Amino acid sequence: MDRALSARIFHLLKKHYGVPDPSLRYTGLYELAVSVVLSAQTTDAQVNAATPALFARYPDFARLARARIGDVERIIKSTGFYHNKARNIVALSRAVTQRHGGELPSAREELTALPGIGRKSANVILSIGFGVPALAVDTHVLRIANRLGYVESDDPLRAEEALTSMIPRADWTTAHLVLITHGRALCAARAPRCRECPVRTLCAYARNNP
DNA sequence: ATCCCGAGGG
DNA sequence: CCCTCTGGAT
Repeated sequence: MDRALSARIFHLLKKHYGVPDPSLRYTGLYELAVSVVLSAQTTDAQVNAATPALFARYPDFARLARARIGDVERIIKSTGFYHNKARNIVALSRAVTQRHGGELPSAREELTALPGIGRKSANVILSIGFGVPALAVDTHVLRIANRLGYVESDDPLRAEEALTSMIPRADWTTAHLVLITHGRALCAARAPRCRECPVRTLCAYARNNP
């Protein structure tokens, strides 16, 4: 992969998809942070279905910090991994209220130190929440980075390094959103629709899938 | 490397 | 039925 090819790919993808809005429904950093933790290994639709009840009952970090785990579990059950996620978002809320005075921190090291937030979630919060350039690599981005030839690795950090070295910093957030959208619309894990793909002529994977 | 763990699609 | 979904902690 070289920068010229990378630029052509993203030009075509942006022309096809536009600049997508984040698909998680949230208002403010509290809801974004909680939604991102809940989004692990589940679809945004599942998260968006559960969060209205959650945020109605616990409207901020301070309220969620005092929640009973069992109550939270019942509300978020449909998102999967609900024992872990319930514990994480309550512990996260306690950490933000106690350690950070109720304000979500904007440094990656402070974010990843919070319960339930690893590098991918921190990058989503940085880029979408704070407007800080970051390229979050989730399952879609990792798969597409491999198919397009940015990397040959199952390590998300490798993919992040490859993508950020090829894509201008100002486009990292857009690249993340475009690749997510592409992964859902056409470049699916199971039955990718290479026929209809705007970058099929630039993709080795598409060429091998007639 | 392994566990967590529900729901939708093919 | 098996695979996949905006991963993280141990």
